[in-house]
Order: sequence, then structure tokens, then C-alpha cells
Amino acid sequence: MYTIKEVSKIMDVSEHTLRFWAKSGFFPFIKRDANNIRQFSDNDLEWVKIVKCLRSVGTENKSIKRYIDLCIAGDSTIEERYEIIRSTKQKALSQMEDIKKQLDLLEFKEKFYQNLIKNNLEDTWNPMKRIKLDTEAV
Amino acid sequence: MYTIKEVSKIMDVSEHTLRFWAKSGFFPFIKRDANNIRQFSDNDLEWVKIVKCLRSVGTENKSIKRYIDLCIAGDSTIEERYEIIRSTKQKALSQMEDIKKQLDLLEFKEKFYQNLIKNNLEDTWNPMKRIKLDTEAV
DNA sequence: TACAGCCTTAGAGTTACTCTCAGTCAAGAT
DNA sequence: ATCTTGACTGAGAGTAACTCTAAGGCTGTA
Repeated sequence: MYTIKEVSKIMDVSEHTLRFWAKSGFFPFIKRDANNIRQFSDNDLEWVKIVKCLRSVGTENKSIKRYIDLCIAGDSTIEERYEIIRSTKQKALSQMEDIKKQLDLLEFKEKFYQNLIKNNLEDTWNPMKRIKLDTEAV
Repeated sequence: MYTIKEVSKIMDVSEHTLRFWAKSGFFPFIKRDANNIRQFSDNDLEWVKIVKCLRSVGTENKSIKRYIDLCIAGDSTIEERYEIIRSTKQKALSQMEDIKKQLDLLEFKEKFYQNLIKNNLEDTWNPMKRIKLDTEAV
């Protein structure tokens, strides 16, 4: 059993956010002790994990709540849950593709600046060697 | 030369957002025609592209403005711009890693639901075959 | 008795849009 | 000559998902 502080450290989610998510109905199974303090079980950590996963792919909290509610509802919702997971996976894959493209651009810029720095150093004695690319400001 | 509507389509950014970004000082080079209408050049599209790139990796608008201002300032800011690009690239790489991890979880869940669906269909005549994983709700 | 750690509700602040007016202007079609 | 379209502006409300502070309360330990 873990306190909210421990869960915050283990899962790298702020206590604020964990309480916010709890209030949003994302963790319906968390037990409380005699003093009303949340006691996260290992299984509860799995719920934090899936919520984190859905959030990190940009799933809205409303849709996360929907998924949780479907889980609670039981076996009759399995197909809908399966579809949610599948479409989330597709979303994650297209995000991967997007980040790859952005990485290409960033690597191009990185090399561009590396060359620029090299040339500028040479400029110390040869000011004619400057190169500019059209995408860069004067 | 492109109108804002065309740029919106080409770059897949809403006109609202383009004007918002323009007002934020992200496109200092856009020319206007006699009627004050923005005329995006191909070079301006490159600026939209880098802004999109920085945003998609989660760079704050404040930092994007900083980068643009450094570009305007000229050669003396090349090293700082290089560092920004490098750290942004690192950020993108760690986001890739994160998405990969989330994909692992989503694929695990996907298979889990596939099995569940298979077993539930068999349950039609054999109700004893049900399997549940502890991470799933009743 | 002080303090740390947990709890609650309420509410303000933040970021980056997102959208809706309301009003202006100019070019082209009817 | 008027109407429609597409662009512009500024103001301002709304949104999501936090993020943080404040105020107050309980409990177990030093």
C-alpha cells in the first residue's frame, strides 16, 4: 500500500494531479484507511499507469472517464474498450510519425547551425565565407 | 504568395491560430498588400513550419518568441539558437521514448482484449472459460 | 504541544488556443 | 448599385487540464 506522496514519486505525477484525477473518477477502487487516507494498492498503480498513458497520447479526460466507466460496467463493454484501445494505439502511432518528422527538421537545423558556427569561426580571418539559408533571418 | 486561408490548408493550422501566432510575433517577415492583407511567401511557410515543430514538442510560446527574436538579432545569437535546437531535439527524442513505452502498454491491452473477446465468444457454450487480469475491473 | 502528513472545498491563475461578435475595407459578380 | 466573399481589426468570453494557494480539520509521533 502506498500513500499519495509515494505514488506521486513512483509514477512521476504530482499529488495535485493525482487528487484531481481521483476527483474526476479515474480511480474508483482506491481504499481509504480509518483516517480517510488514500491507500493505493499495486493494482491502483496500474490504473494510474493507464490514465497516464491515455493522457500522454492526448486523450481528453472526458474520454478517459468513459473508458474507466466501461471497465467498471463489466464484460458487456469489452468490445467498446477494445476499440478505444485500438484507436488510441493508432493515435500514438501517428504521433510517433509526427515526432519523427519534427526530428528530421530539428536535425537539419542542428547541422545548419553547426556549419554556421564553423564558418563564423573561420570568418575571424575570412569574412567572405558566410553562408545563409533562406529559412534563416538576417 | 499565399493567403492565410491557403496557408491554413497547406500547413494544417487554423486561421485563428495563424493570426494568434502572428500577433505573438512569430512571423515578423510577412508582407502585406495594399489592402493590408497578409501575403505569406514560401519562406514564411518555413517559419510556420519551425513554429509548428517547436509547438508540437511542447515548447512554450514565450520560448518560441525568444527563438524568433534571436533569429532576427543576427549572427551573434547563433550559438544560443543552436543550443535551443539541440535541447529541443533532446526533448523530442525523450518524447519518442515515452510514446514507445505507451505503445507497449497499449499493445499489451490490445492483446488482452483480443483474448477476452475470444474467450467470451467461447463462453456462449462454456461459461467456465472466463479469464480476468488483475488490472481490469470486474 | 508542536509538527508533519494526510484530508477537504473553494477559488484564483495559467497556457494556448478557440470561437464569437462587431465593425471595416476592397474586389468581383449580378 | 448592391451583394457576397474574403480579408482585416480589437475585444472579450469560453475551454481543458492542470497548478497552486488558502483555510480549515484530523491524527500520530517526537
